[in-house]
Amino acid sequence: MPASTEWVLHCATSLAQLDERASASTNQLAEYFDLPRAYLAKQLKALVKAGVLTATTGPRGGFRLARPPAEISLLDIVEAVDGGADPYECREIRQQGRGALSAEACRHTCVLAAKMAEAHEAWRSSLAGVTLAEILDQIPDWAPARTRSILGGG
Amino acid sequence: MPASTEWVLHCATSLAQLDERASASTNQLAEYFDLPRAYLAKQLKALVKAGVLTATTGPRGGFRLARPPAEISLLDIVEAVDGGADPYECREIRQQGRGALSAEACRHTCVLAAKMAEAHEAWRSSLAGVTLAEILDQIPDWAPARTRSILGGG
DNA sequence: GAGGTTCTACTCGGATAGTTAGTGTCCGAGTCGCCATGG
DNA sequence: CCATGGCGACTCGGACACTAACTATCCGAGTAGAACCTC
Repeated sequence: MPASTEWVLHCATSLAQLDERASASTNQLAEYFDLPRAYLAKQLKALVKAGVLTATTGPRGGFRLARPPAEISLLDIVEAVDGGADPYECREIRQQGRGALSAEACRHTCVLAAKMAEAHEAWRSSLAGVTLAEILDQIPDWAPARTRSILGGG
Repeated sequence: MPASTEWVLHCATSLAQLDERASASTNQLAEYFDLPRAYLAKQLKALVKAGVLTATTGPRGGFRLARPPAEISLLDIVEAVDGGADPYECREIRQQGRGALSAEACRHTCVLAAKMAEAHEAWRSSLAGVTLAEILDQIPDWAPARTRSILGGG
């Protein structure tokens, strides 16, 4: 799993701590976490494309959440940058080589692939059950004010 | 996730269909699924190191299950080749940059990392609940005999 | 024909190149805010 | 003092190099079995 996943999770959490109308730019977020500016922008763009963030251009512009924190799950964020595809890709090797099965025998999906898909679904379900609002509930009370102060203040 | 994960899952399933004392070599398995021989051997070696398979050398040698199929879960196989580490690695970016938190504030683990770890644990739990014996129950009745025939017969 | 020995062929194991995805970087197009200017 | 036009700086967005992991491959050490020779 890419390291950028952690970046966007923290960035989204930080954006969730801002005021309703406020936004943070790539530069602000990159300096806040000491991350490569341009590459971070690439990831944030993916979040915009996925509908998790909205981007405003020009001075005082930047990114903000597209929906209330209660309506954004960790799964939305992770899959926005990771693609949302099951990491286990069934390449149907059961149809290759000396032991190749007939097309008839492969009408139902591979049992192993099904079990792997179930596990992936369990993972997705776990992340889908956690929203940014719940994350905000679990951070210290003084954190939001501090985040706003440091992100906003040059 | 590496493509070799699918290889070892299918190989382990095939080995589970053999007789108690029988074994299959890298060559046999590679030809059975039309896979690169040497690279497959690398993965099988990892399974041996993890204690899932046992290897016997010399003619008529090869690999066999180290335990009964009922005692080998898909998780055992996957983690043997994948390393078993959580794909999400918390690099503690909250302690970097302008917004770096004090060491005091980071005494408890990052909430985001905890949630990601929970999801990973859900994934592991799902795979740990599926054994090779259950997989064998779900494949057609004629499959084991066919596998033995093709794997054994040159 | 039986036993011992040699020999071969087959097995796994570690060290070595090639390829793709992830990582990092740069520059360009567009837009909002600020400042100077004129009324 | 207020409205307006221009300017500048900051923003996001896409196109171009670099690194690490996965993929693929080769060759060597060791061993079980078979064949052969001897008795």
